[in-house]
Amino acid sequence: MGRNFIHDIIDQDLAPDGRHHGLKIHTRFPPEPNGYLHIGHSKAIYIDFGTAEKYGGLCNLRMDDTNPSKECVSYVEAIKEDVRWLGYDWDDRFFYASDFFEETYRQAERLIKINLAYVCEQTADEMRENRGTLTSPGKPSPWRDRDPEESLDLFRRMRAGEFPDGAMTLRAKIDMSSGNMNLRDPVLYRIMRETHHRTGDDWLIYPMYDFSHPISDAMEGITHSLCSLEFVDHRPLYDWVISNCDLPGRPRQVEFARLGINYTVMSKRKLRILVEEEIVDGWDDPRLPTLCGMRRRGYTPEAILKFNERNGVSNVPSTVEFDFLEFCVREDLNERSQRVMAVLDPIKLTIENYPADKEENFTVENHPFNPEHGSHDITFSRDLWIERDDFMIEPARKYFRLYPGNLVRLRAAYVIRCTGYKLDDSGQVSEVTAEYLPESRGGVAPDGTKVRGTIHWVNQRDCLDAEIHLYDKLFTVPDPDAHDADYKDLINPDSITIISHAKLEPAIRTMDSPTGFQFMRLGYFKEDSKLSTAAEPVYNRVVTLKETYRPD
RNA sequence: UGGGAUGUAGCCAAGCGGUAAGGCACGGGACUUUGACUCCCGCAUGCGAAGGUUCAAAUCCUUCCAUCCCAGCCA
Repeated sequence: MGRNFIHDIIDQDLAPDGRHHGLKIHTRFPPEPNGYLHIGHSKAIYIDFGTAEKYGGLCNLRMDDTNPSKECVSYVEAIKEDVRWLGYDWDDRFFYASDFFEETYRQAERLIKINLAYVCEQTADEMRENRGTLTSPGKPSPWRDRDPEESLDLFRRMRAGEFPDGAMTLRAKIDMSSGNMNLRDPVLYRIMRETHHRTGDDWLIYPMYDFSHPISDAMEGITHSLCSLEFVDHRPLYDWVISNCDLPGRPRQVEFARLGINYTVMSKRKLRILVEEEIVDGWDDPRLPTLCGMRRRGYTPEAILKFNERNGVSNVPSTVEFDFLEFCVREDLNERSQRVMAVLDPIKLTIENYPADKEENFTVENHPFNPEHGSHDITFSRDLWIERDDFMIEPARKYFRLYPGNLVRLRAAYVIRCTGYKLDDSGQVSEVTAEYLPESRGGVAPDGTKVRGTIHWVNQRDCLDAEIHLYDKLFTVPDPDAHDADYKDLINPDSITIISHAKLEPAIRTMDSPTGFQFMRLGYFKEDSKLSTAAEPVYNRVVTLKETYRPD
C-alpha cells in the first residue's frame, strides 16, 4: 500500500503524545448485511485491511446489523466469501453490531442518568418539523427537559414493549440550533417490532448507526474507524458518543473518498433494480460491478487490489475510468493466463496443396514469457477455421492479414499464400483458399520473405464448439447517475453478445490455467462458473486485448 | 454570513516555502510467430480565479468562484 494521508494521522496518534501511543493499530470493515459487495466496497476493504496490515495491526470484520427491517442473514455468508476472495482474513474477529446490543443499551441508560439523553414522544413528522432547516435552527422538543428518572422509566418500558412502534424515541441532548443537522438531538434508539436475523425477538428497540457504531468500535478495541466522506458530518456526533459514554477506548474516525467508476452504477438501489427487473442475470451478472459478478466474469482479486492500490486514497470525490480497471485486469491476466487459439466468427480456410488425408502435430508454448507454463499440441490439416475478420477481398490500407495474393503466417504452423475465396448465395465470403509453403514448417518464414501478419486458426476436424459471452460496458454514457430517471434506457444494448458456435482448440479442456485463457489476438476468457457444462462449455470474455489497429 | 468537505493534465494522483513525481488515456517510434506484451520518446511556463507576503509560492495570507455532502425513527 502506498502512502496516504491516513498514515499521517496514524503516525501522529502513535507518537509519544498521541491518542493511541503504545497501542496496536486496529481497524474494521463494517458492511451492512443488506446487499452484495461491489468494487466500491473493495476500496474500503483494501483500506481497512491494508492499513492494519501496513502497521502490523489487525482488522475485524463486522456486520453492521442495527436495522432488522433491511437486513438478512443470506447476505452474511456472501459478504464473507467476497472478503475472503479478495485475500483477507479476520481470524476469530468476526462480529456483529448486535453482539454489543446489551452494552449499547447500558450506555444509553447511563446517558439518560447523566441527563445527556431523553425519551421524546414526538411523532416522526413532528420531529421533522421541529428539526428546522439547513438555514434555520430547530425547536427543542417539549420532552427535552423531562426528568431523567422519567426518561429512564420510559426507556425501560420501551425495551419491555409497552409502547407501539414509533411512539417514542431516545434522543441525545446536544444542540437544536447547531449548523450540523446531526447534532440537533439525534435519535439514539427507536422502537421497531421486527425479528432480527440474529437476536430474534429479544429486542423491540434498536440503536441507530450513529450510536451503535462508535460503541462497537470501542468495544472491539478499534483505534481507527475508517469510513467514507459522507460521514464527515457525523464525526462530531461520533466523538460526542466516545467522550460521553463510558467506553474502553478512544477510536478515531477518519474519512476517505469512496470509489466511483464511469459507465456503471454503484448504488445498491440501482443495482437492485437491474437485478429485480431482470435486466441482468442476477447479482453475479458478469457486467455488474459486484464482486461476485466480477469473479464470475474472470477478474482476479489481484487485479482488483492492484487497481485500488494505484488509485490511491484521498479526500477528493473521484470517478475512475473503467479503462483503468481493464488495464489492471489485462496486466494480471497477461502474466498468468495460458494461451490457446479460438475462432469466434469462423470461415473456412482450405489449404489446397495440403494432402486431404494428411494431419500433423505442432507443439506450442502455453505462455510467451513464462516457460513454466509448459506447452501443448495442436493438430493441423487442410481444413481449418479462421476468423472472418482476418480476410478481406480488397485490403484496407495497412491491412496485413489475408487477401488474395498475400502471405500470412498461421501461428505455429505454416506460412500460406491466399489464392482465392468463395462466396455464398448472399454474396458473403464462405471460404478462403490458400496454399502453404512446406519449407515454413513451424511458421518460420523462408529467408528473404517478409511476413507481417500472423493469424490464429483451429482444425475443423477436432475443434470444439463453445458458447462465448462477449461483454462490454453496461451503460452507453460515462455517468448514468447524471441522467437521473430512465437510466434503464441508457443500458448498452451490446453489453452482452452471445456467440453460440465458436471453435476452440481441444486442448483447452485439459489444460490447467486457473485464471482462464488468453484466446490469442482476441482477449482473455474464463469458463462461466454458472452456465458452463462439459457438454456445452460457456466462456466469458473477461477483457479484450488492447487493439491498436485502426483501418483508416 | 446554515454547517462541512474539496479544487494540480481527458481520468486518478504525488507535492507540506527552493522552482510541477508516477500511472491510465492519448500521439510518435523500435521490437514482435498475438497489430498483444516489452522498450524508447512526447504530453501542465502551469496547480479553480484575482490580489498580497517573500530573494523564492501549487505550498503562507486575503477575497472571490465552482463542485460535492447534510433537514431518515437508513447505514
